[in-house]
Amino acid sequence: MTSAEPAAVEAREKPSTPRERARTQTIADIVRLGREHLAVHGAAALSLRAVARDLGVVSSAVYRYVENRDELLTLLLIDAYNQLGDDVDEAVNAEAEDDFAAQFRALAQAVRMWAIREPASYSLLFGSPVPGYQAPGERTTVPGTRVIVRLVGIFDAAYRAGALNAAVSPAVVIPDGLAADLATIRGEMNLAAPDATLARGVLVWTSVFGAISFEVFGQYGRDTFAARDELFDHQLRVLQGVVGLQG
Amino acid sequence: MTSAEPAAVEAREKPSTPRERARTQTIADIVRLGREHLAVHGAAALSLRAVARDLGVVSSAVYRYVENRDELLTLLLIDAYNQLGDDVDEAVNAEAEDDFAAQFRALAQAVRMWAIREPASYSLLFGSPVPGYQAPGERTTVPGTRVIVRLVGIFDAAYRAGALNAAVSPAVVIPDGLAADLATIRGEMNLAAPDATLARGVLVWTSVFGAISFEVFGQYGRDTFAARDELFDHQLRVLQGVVGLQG
DNA sequence: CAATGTCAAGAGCACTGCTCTCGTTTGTTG
DNA sequence: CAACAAACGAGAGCAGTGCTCTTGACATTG
Repeated sequence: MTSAEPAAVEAREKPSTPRERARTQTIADIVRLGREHLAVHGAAALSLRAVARDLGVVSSAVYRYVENRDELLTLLLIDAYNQLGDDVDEAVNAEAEDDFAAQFRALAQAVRMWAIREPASYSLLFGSPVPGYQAPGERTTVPGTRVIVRLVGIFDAAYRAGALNAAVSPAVVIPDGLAADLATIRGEMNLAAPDATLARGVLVWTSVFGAISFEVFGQYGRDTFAARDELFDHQLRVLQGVVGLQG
Repeated sequence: MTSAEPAAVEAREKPSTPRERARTQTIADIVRLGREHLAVHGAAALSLRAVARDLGVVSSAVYRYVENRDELLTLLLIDAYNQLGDDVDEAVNAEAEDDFAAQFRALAQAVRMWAIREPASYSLLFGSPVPGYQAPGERTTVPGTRVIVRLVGIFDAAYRAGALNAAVSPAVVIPDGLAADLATIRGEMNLAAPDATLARGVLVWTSVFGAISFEVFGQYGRDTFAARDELFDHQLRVLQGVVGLQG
């Protein structure tokens, strides 16, 4: 947040006037209250007026600090992305540096734990888009890609370390168009892994979020699966086999 | 509402009075307009008043036909589930009866095509839950499980026909709790496939929807993947390998 | 001390879901 | 056929929403 980036909570190095400090504090309060409302009522029901009430202020006063409802949504979006990213980083860093399978599982488990803890935030980030709201890419892309960047990093490091089983079950041809996309990604992210690994990495990525979304969004029946921890762990173990991660 | 059951579009065998026919037609119109509004503005922005305007009627009149907004949402939910189910059935039935891999891919492609064509409906069914709205299970469960029932049917038929490669890559242990859940499912759905197959089937199920959701919800960057058809087809081919479907 | 800028408050507009009442239309029945 | 009850559309109204604009109070700064 302190960096030069046009961050949500703005520049912290300039608490020059007490007025500015008060303003920064008020914005932080609004985000905090917004997060609480989000958790209780969901994104679509996020109400500026309600936040204002909780803040003990009339509704119009909030507009001094937050341009409009979408702006608050953006602040909450960035906030949530960073919470998730922090959780993931912490979980992955706790694993042995050369145990890539464990790192993968730690990442996925961290995402799932966070999603279960903060279902409304998870919905905001990975659920159906809020109608009429378009996230400003220039502010959300960086925090929004932390998890996938980290995941790809694990896979690529595993590949470089020779920890990936190249002969993953049935070889599937990669068509030209997809290969071109993967080549672009490889260039942009400075990766070493071959097409087959990258493609399967994408599948694993979407599959992890698919499994979590099913759970958080209640797509499994109410009582179809009692042993959800075991189910998810099992899915991770199968998925790590899909990319050829052993362990 | 005249019939005993609170059915969505009520009994069609009783167009006794012209009044009832008019009523049925009006409800159908409301659902049709609702679907259009859904497609354009999204579920959370679905407005009974707007539907009333399009119907050329004052807002309160709509309440003669639809109990409230949630009721309309339920009607749209069931409608969408059945549209999707019909599409899927048609696509799967077009494949050779013994080509289970093709049936699986046809099912998944049908879901994806429908999702891309009707992103708002897809969001309603598989996206973040609409805040404050709880689908009435007794009315939505049957249409809502058509796709998964069909998918499981394909996998189980393949197993019974000996078309499943039992030695799927690395064997993963199934813990007791998960095995119990799977046993229940096997009993309820009268399946033959063993735990490993069922568990992997669940993973494939969530993975397919995960991939589609990523695409529909815009989780891939704007231009990360140009060859999305190829990407999805590739994912399906890898996934069919995960359950041991050859072809 | 005075000018400047920031702030909260309140009124107001257009929209939402939903309820209630009031006449009118419509179909059924005595 | 006439009377009656059910169904219906219209309209007013309540409480809520996002958002804008004006007004007056206050603090900071030159």
